[in-house]
Amino acid sequence: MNNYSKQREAILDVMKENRTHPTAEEIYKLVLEKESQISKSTVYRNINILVDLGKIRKLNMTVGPDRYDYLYKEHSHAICEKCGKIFDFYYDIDKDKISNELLKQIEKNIDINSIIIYGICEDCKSKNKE
Amino acid sequence: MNNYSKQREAILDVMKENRTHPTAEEIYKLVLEKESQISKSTVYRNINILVDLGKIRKLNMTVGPDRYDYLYKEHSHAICEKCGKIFDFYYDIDKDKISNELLKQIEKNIDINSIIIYGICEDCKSKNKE
DNA sequence: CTTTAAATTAGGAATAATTCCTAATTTTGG
DNA sequence: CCAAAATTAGGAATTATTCCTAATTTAAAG
Repeated sequence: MNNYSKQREAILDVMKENRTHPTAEEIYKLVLEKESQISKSTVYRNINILVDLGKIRKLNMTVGPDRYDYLYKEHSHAICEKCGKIFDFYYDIDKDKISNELLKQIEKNIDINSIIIYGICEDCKSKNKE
Repeated sequence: MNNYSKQREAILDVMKENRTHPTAEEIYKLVLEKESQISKSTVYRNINILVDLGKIRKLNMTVGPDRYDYLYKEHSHAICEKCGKIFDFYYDIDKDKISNELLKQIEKNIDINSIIIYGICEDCKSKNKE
Protein backbone atom coordinates (compact mmCIF):
# COMPACT_ATOMS: atom_id res chain seq x y z
CA MET A 1 0.00 0.00 0.00
CA ASN A 2 1.47 3.34 -1.05
CA ASN A 3 -0.87 5.01 1.33
CA TYR A 4 -1.35 7.96 -0.95
CA SER A 5 -3.57 8.76 -3.89
CA LYS A 6 -5.64 11.78 -4.87
CA GLN A 7 -8.81 9.79 -4.54
CA ARG A 8 -8.06 8.40 -1.10
CA GLU A 9 -7.18 11.89 0.06
CA ALA A 10 -10.39 13.32 -1.41
CA ILE A 11 -12.50 10.75 0.41
CA LEU A 12 -10.82 11.51 3.71
CA ASP A 13 -11.33 15.26 3.11
CA VAL A 14 -15.01 14.71 2.43
CA MET A 15 -15.27 12.69 5.62
CA LYS A 16 -13.55 15.40 7.63
CA GLU A 17 -15.86 18.10 6.30
CA ASN A 18 -18.94 15.96 6.64
CA ARG A 19 -20.31 14.90 9.94
CA THR A 20 -23.47 13.45 8.43
CA HIS A 21 -22.55 9.74 8.60
CA PRO A 22 -22.72 9.34 4.82
CA THR A 23 -23.24 6.08 2.94
CA ALA A 24 -20.71 4.92 0.32
CA GLU A 25 -23.03 6.28 -2.36
CA GLU A 26 -23.16 9.65 -0.64
CA ILE A 27 -19.41 9.78 -0.24
CA TYR A 28 -19.10 9.04 -3.96
CA LYS A 29 -21.37 11.97 -4.82
CA LEU A 30 -19.66 14.33 -2.38
CA VAL A 31 -16.25 13.59 -3.88
CA LEU A 32 -17.60 14.18 -7.40
CA GLU A 33 -19.22 17.46 -6.35
CA LYS A 34 -15.98 18.77 -4.93
CA GLU A 35 -13.94 18.48 -8.09
CA SER A 36 -12.35 15.09 -8.20
CA GLN A 37 -12.99 12.37 -10.70
CA ILE A 38 -13.62 9.07 -8.95
CA SER A 39 -15.32 5.76 -9.63
CA LYS A 40 -17.60 3.96 -7.29
CA SER A 41 -15.36 0.91 -6.94
CA THR A 42 -12.55 3.24 -5.89
CA VAL A 43 -14.80 4.70 -3.23
CA TYR A 44 -15.60 1.28 -1.81
CA ARG A 45 -12.00 0.09 -1.95
CA ASN A 46 -10.69 3.18 -0.20
CA ILE A 47 -13.43 3.26 2.38
CA ASN A 48 -12.36 -0.23 3.41
CA ILE A 49 -8.72 0.80 3.51
CA LEU A 50 -9.53 3.84 5.64
CA VAL A 51 -11.59 1.72 8.01
CA ASP A 52 -8.66 -0.71 8.33
CA LEU A 53 -6.30 2.17 9.01
CA GLY A 54 -8.68 3.35 11.72
CA LYS A 55 -9.23 6.74 10.09
CA ILE A 56 -12.95 6.29 9.66
CA ARG A 57 -15.47 4.01 11.28
CA LYS A 58 -18.14 1.82 9.77
CA LEU A 59 -21.64 2.02 11.22
CA ASN A 60 -23.47 -1.25 10.66
CA MET A 61 -27.03 -0.29 9.94
CA THR A 62 -30.23 -2.21 10.50
CA VAL A 63 -32.04 -0.26 7.82
CA GLY A 64 -30.47 0.93 4.56
CA PRO A 65 -26.85 0.74 3.46
CA ASP A 66 -24.02 0.99 5.95
CA ARG A 67 -22.72 4.40 6.95
CA TYR A 68 -19.33 5.82 7.78
CA ASP A 69 -18.02 8.36 10.22
CA TYR A 70 -14.78 10.26 10.53
CA LEU A 71 -13.04 9.69 13.83
CA TYR A 72 -12.79 13.33 14.77
CA LYS A 73 -13.23 12.74 18.44
CA GLU A 74 -13.91 9.80 20.65
CA HIS A 75 -17.62 9.20 20.47
CA SER A 76 -20.19 6.47 20.08
CA HIS A 77 -23.48 6.06 18.25
CA ALA A 78 -27.06 5.21 18.98
CA ILE A 79 -28.98 4.11 15.89
CA CYS A 80 -32.72 3.83 15.36
CA GLU A 81 -33.44 0.43 13.86
CA LYS A 82 -36.66 1.64 12.23
CA CYS A 83 -35.64 4.86 10.46
CA GLY A 84 -31.86 4.74 10.67
CA LYS A 85 -31.47 8.02 12.49
CA ILE A 86 -28.08 8.30 14.19
CA PHE A 87 -27.36 9.99 17.50
CA ASP A 88 -23.78 10.84 18.41
CA PHE A 89 -22.92 10.65 22.05
CA TYR A 90 -19.75 11.30 23.89
CA TYR A 91 -19.52 8.19 25.94
CA ASP A 92 -15.79 7.79 26.20
CA ILE A 93 -15.15 4.07 26.05
CA ASP A 94 -11.67 4.43 27.47
CA LYS A 95 -12.74 6.32 30.51
CA ASP A 96 -15.85 4.33 31.16
CA LYS A 97 -14.54 0.88 30.59
CA ILE A 98 -12.23 1.09 33.55
CA SER A 99 -15.20 1.36 35.83
CA ASN A 100 -17.08 -1.52 34.33
CA GLU A 101 -16.26 -5.05 35.35
CA LEU A 102 -18.02 -6.63 32.42
CA LEU A 103 -16.40 -4.49 29.78
CA LYS A 104 -13.09 -5.53 31.28
CA GLN A 105 -14.04 -9.15 30.63
CA ILE A 106 -14.90 -8.43 27.03
CA GLU A 107 -11.56 -6.79 26.52
CA LYS A 108 -9.88 -10.10 27.18
CA ASN A 109 -11.57 -11.39 24.03
CA ILE A 110 -11.72 -8.35 21.83
CA ASP A 111 -9.95 -5.07 21.16
CA ILE A 112 -12.86 -2.64 21.26
CA ASN A 113 -13.27 -0.30 18.29
CA SER A 114 -16.74 0.99 18.94
CA ILE A 115 -19.94 0.57 20.85
CA ILE A 116 -23.20 0.92 19.00
CA ILE A 117 -26.54 1.13 20.72
CA TYR A 118 -29.53 0.01 18.65
CA GLY A 119 -33.08 0.93 19.51
CA ILE A 120 -36.20 2.79 18.48
CA CYS A 121 -36.24 6.60 18.45
CA GLU A 122 -39.00 8.80 19.88
CA ASP A 123 -40.42 9.65 16.44
CA CYS A 124 -40.78 6.02 15.43
CA LYS A 125 -42.26 5.10 18.77
CA SER A 126 -44.99 7.72 18.48
CA LYS A 127 -45.66 6.85 14.85
CA ASN A 128 -46.31 3.29 15.96
CA LYS A 129 -48.95 4.40 18.42
CA GLU A 130 -50.95 6.30 15.79
CA MET B 1 -51.06 -9.95 11.24
CA ASN B 2 -52.58 -13.23 12.29
CA ASN B 3 -49.51 -13.91 14.33
CA TYR B 4 -49.56 -17.57 13.61
CA SER B 5 -48.38 -19.79 10.82
CA LYS B 6 -46.55 -23.10 10.72
CA GLN B 7 -43.55 -21.47 9.09
CA ARG B 8 -43.27 -18.64 11.57
CA GLU B 9 -43.50 -21.16 14.39
CA ALA B 10 -40.83 -23.36 12.80
CA ILE B 11 -38.43 -20.43 12.51
CA LEU B 12 -38.92 -19.51 16.13
CA ASP B 13 -38.37 -23.15 17.17
CA VAL B 14 -35.14 -23.28 15.21
CA MET B 15 -34.01 -20.07 16.87
CA LYS B 16 -34.84 -21.44 20.31
CA GLU B 17 -32.89 -24.63 19.70
CA ASN B 18 -29.99 -22.84 18.07
CA ARG B 19 -27.75 -20.50 19.94
CA THR B 20 -25.34 -20.18 17.03
CA HIS B 21 -26.38 -16.73 15.77
CA PRO B 22 -27.45 -18.10 12.38
CA THR B 23 -27.77 -16.09 9.17
CA ALA B 24 -31.06 -16.01 7.24
CA GLU B 25 -29.64 -18.63 4.89
CA GLU B 26 -28.73 -20.88 7.81
CA ILE B 27 -32.16 -20.47 9.37
CA TYR B 28 -33.66 -21.46 6.02
CA LYS B 29 -31.59 -24.64 5.93
CA LEU B 30 -32.29 -25.49 9.56
CA VAL B 31 -36.05 -25.23 9.03
CA LEU B 32 -35.83 -27.44 5.94
CA GLU B 33 -33.74 -30.04 7.81
CA LYS B 34 -36.30 -30.27 10.59
CA GLU B 35 -39.23 -31.26 8.48
CA SER B 36 -41.00 -28.17 7.35
CA GLN B 37 -41.38 -26.93 3.82
CA ILE B 38 -40.45 -23.26 3.59
CA SER B 39 -39.29 -20.77 0.98
CA LYS B 40 -36.49 -18.30 1.40
CA SER B 41 -38.71 -15.25 1.03
CA THR B 42 -40.89 -16.60 3.82
CA VAL B 43 -37.81 -16.90 6.00
CA TYR B 44 -36.84 -13.30 5.38
CA ARG B 45 -40.37 -11.99 5.86
CA ASN B 46 -40.85 -13.84 9.13
CA ILE B 47 -37.44 -12.99 10.46
CA ASN B 48 -38.37 -9.34 10.07
CA ILE B 49 -41.70 -9.90 11.75
CA LEU B 50 -40.07 -11.71 14.67
CA VAL B 51 -37.52 -8.92 15.03
CA ASP B 52 -40.35 -6.39 15.10
CA LEU B 53 -42.17 -8.44 17.72
CA GLY B 54 -38.98 -8.47 19.79
CA LYS B 55 -38.76 -12.27 19.79
CA ILE B 56 -35.40 -12.38 18.05
CA ARG B 57 -32.66 -9.84 17.60
CA LYS B 58 -30.77 -8.81 14.51
CA LEU B 59 -26.99 -8.61 14.75
CA ASN B 60 -25.66 -6.11 12.23
CA MET B 61 -22.44 -7.58 10.97
CA THR B 62 -19.38 -5.87 9.56
CA VAL B 63 -18.36 -8.96 7.66
CA GLY B 64 -20.76 -11.38 5.98
CA PRO B 65 -24.55 -11.40 6.07
CA ASP B 66 -26.43 -10.26 9.15
CA ARG B 67 -27.12 -12.74 11.91
CA TYR B 68 -29.98 -13.36 14.31
CA ASP B 69 -30.27 -14.40 17.90
CA TYR B 70 -33.11 -15.67 20.03
CA LEU B 71 -33.77 -13.53 23.08
CA TYR B 72 -33.44 -16.34 25.57
CA LYS B 73 -31.94 -14.19 28.25
CA GLU B 74 -30.82 -10.62 28.56
CA HIS B 75 -27.41 -10.48 26.99
CA SER B 76 -25.34 -8.42 24.62
CA HIS B 77 -22.81 -9.14 21.91
CA ALA B 78 -19.24 -8.33 21.01
CA ILE B 79 -18.45 -8.91 17.34
CA CYS B 80 -15.07 -9.19 15.63
CA GLU B 81 -15.10 -6.92 12.59
CA LYS B 82 -12.48 -8.99 10.80
CA CYS B 83 -13.74 -12.56 11.11
CA GLY B 84 -17.28 -12.07 12.37
CA LYS B 85 -16.84 -14.13 15.53
CA ILE B 86 -19.52 -13.33 18.11
CA PHE B 87 -19.06 -13.27 21.86
CA ASP B 88 -22.10 -13.33 24.11
CA PHE B 89 -21.81 -11.45 27.34
CA TYR B 90 -24.20 -10.95 30.13
CA TYR B 91 -24.05 -7.25 30.49
CA ASP B 92 -27.52 -6.45 31.66
CA ILE B 93 -28.45 -3.17 30.04
CA ASP B 94 -31.29 -2.57 32.43
CA LYS B 95 -29.20 -2.93 35.52
CA ASP B 96 -26.23 -1.10 34.18
CA LYS B 97 -27.94 1.80 32.52
CA ILE B 98 -29.22 3.13 35.77
CA SER B 99 -25.70 3.65 36.97
CA ASN B 100 -24.53 5.41 33.85
CA GLU B 101 -25.26 9.08 33.35
CA LEU B 102 -24.60 9.01 29.63
CA LEU B 103 -26.78 6.03 28.91
CA LYS B 104 -29.54 7.87 30.71
CA GLN B 105 -29.13 10.71 28.23
CA ILE B 106 -29.36 8.36 25.28
CA GLU B 107 -32.54 6.93 26.63
CA LYS B 108 -34.18 10.28 26.19
CA ASN B 109 -33.66 9.86 22.45
CA ILE B 110 -33.94 6.17 21.96
CA ASP B 111 -35.56 3.10 23.44
CA ILE B 112 -32.59 0.76 23.75
CA ASN B 113 -32.94 -2.69 22.21
CA SER B 114 -29.35 -3.80 22.25
CA ILE B 115 -25.76 -2.81 22.66
CA ILE B 116 -23.21 -4.21 20.25
CA ILE B 117 -19.51 -3.88 20.76
CA TYR B 118 -17.40 -4.05 17.62
CA GLY B 119 -13.68 -4.74 17.67
CA ILE B 120 -10.90 -7.11 16.70
CA CYS B 121 -10.59 -10.49 18.40
CA GLU B 122 -7.36 -12.01 19.75
CA ASP B 123 -7.00 -14.44 16.84
CA CYS B 124 -7.26 -11.71 14.22
CA LYS B 125 -4.90 -9.49 16.14
CA SER B 126 -2.18 -12.16 16.28
CA LYS B 127 -2.74 -13.08 12.62
CA ASN B 128 -2.05 -9.48 11.72
CA LYS B 129 1.30 -9.49 13.48
CA GLU B 130 2.61 -12.52 11.53
C1' DC C 1 15.07 13.88 -15.07
C1' DT C 2 14.40 8.94 -16.88
C1' DT C 3 13.19 4.23 -15.95
C1' DT C 4 11.06 0.51 -13.71
C1' DA C 5 8.22 -1.61 -10.29
C1' DA C 6 4.43 -1.27 -7.33
C1' DA C 7 0.14 0.62 -6.31
C1' DT C 8 -4.00 2.53 -7.79
C1' DT C 9 -7.57 3.74 -10.93
C1' DA C 10 -12.00 3.53 -13.93
C1' DG C 11 -15.61 1.10 -15.47
C1' DG C 12 -18.21 -2.53 -15.89
C1' DA C 13 -19.23 -7.41 -14.83
C1' DA C 14 -20.27 -10.49 -11.21
C1' DT C 15 -21.90 -11.72 -6.75
C1' DA C 16 -24.47 -11.67 -2.59
C1' DA C 17 -28.15 -10.45 0.25
C1' DT C 18 -32.56 -9.05 0.56
C1' DT C 19 -37.08 -7.37 -0.90
C1' DC C 20 -40.94 -7.42 -3.92
C1' DC C 21 -44.73 -9.47 -6.70
C1' DT C 22 -48.68 -12.53 -7.60
C1' DA C 23 -51.58 -16.34 -7.68
C1' DA C 24 -52.59 -20.15 -4.65
C1' DT C 25 -53.18 -21.81 0.06
C1' DT C 26 -53.94 -21.46 4.98
C1' DT C 27 -55.85 -19.45 8.97
C1' DT C 28 -59.33 -16.91 11.52
C1' DG C 29 -63.76 -15.81 13.23
C1' DG C 30 -68.47 -15.77 12.90
C1' DC D 1 -68.99 -24.27 6.75
C1' DC D 2 -68.07 -19.82 4.60
C1' DA D 3 -66.00 -15.41 3.65
C1' DA D 4 -62.30 -12.30 4.69
C1' DA D 5 -57.72 -11.65 6.04
C1' DA D 6 -53.19 -13.27 6.34
C1' DT D 7 -49.65 -16.02 4.63
C1' DT D 8 -47.20 -18.82 1.41
C1' DA D 9 -43.99 -20.41 -2.57
C1' DG D 10 -41.22 -19.28 -6.11
C1' DG D 11 -39.07 -16.48 -8.90
C1' DA D 12 -38.07 -11.79 -10.58
C1' DA D 13 -36.14 -7.51 -9.29
C1' DT D 14 -33.40 -4.57 -6.61
C1' DT D 15 -29.61 -3.05 -3.79
C1' DA D 16 -25.20 -3.01 -2.02
C1' DT D 17 -20.80 -4.43 -2.56
C1' DT D 18 -16.82 -6.86 -4.45
C1' DC D 19 -14.12 -8.44 -8.22
C1' DC D 20 -11.61 -8.14 -12.70
C1' DT D 21 -8.49 -6.08 -16.12
C1' DA D 22 -6.11 -2.93 -18.82
C1' DA D 23 -4.57 1.76 -18.33
C1' DT D 24 -2.69 5.33 -15.35
C1' DT D 25 -0.39 7.22 -11.38
C1' DT D 26 2.95 7.18 -7.78
C1' DA D 27 7.28 5.97 -5.64
C1' DA D 28 11.99 4.88 -5.62
C1' DA D 29 16.49 4.29 -7.68
C1' DG D 30 19.98 5.50 -10.63
